[in-house]
Amino acid sequence: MVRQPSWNKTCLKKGTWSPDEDQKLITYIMRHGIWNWNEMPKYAGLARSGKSCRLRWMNYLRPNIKRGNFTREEDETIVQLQKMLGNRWSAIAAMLPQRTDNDIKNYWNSRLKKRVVVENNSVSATTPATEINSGVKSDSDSLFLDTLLDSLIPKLKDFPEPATCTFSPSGSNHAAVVDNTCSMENNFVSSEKCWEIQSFSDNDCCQALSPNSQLWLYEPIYECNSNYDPVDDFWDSPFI
DNA sequence: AAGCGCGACAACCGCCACTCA
DNA sequence: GTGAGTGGCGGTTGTCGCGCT
Repeated sequence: MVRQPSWNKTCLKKGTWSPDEDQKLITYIMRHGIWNWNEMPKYAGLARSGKSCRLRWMNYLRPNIKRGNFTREEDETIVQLQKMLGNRWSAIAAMLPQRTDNDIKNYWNSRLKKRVVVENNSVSATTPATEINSGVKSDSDSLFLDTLLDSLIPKLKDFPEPATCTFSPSGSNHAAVVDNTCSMENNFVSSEKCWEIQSFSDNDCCQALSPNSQLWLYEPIYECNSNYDPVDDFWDSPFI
């Protein structure tokens, strides 16, 4: 059996995302979660490819993303990790909470790479070439990596007790925002105090991720009811 | 004011691995 | 086992703003 091809690719929009498109994507994901990137744009009212939507969400729209203004410490971390891992930007991004691989890659290509080249040139005047970028991790590199990894392993105390929903999502399994102190829009605009999308189980209870939870940064946890029909929900949506 | 070059950043493309029918 | 769909990754290109001439 062959799967049906998704969404007509001939009329897909390209180029810079407009604020309206951003809002549509945010609103849709806030309501329904991420269930299928290729199908999602159709129901979200976006003439974009799934890939484009995924990229936009992952790199710019999802909560808790820090952009620009790299600190000196982050600079050093990126340089060290690039030296050890090479251009494995996703791996490097995993070591830098709130930073995306695309952001790090751009930052490296536009700034850090030049700086490193200059520094290497100045070092190479006094250091044998074989000791530069030899690909062999030094003890200090290993220690650096160990320390970094240790700092990234979440400690139990860092997570508050899971929250429990006190309201009913009207019998639906839709993702929703639990933090009643801010609107959906605010939840994204002020990412610092953001509570994440919740997934509702059958008994209308839910588990919440901590606002500090790194889990959210990599893969939000959604439940998708197999009976859920996005088409029905699309037409019922008050946001569209 | 217009044209040009450059840097920074956003977005796309192609490939690969994995999953599913 | 096979082929199509999907998601993720890294390289590359496109776009925009700014400074210089």
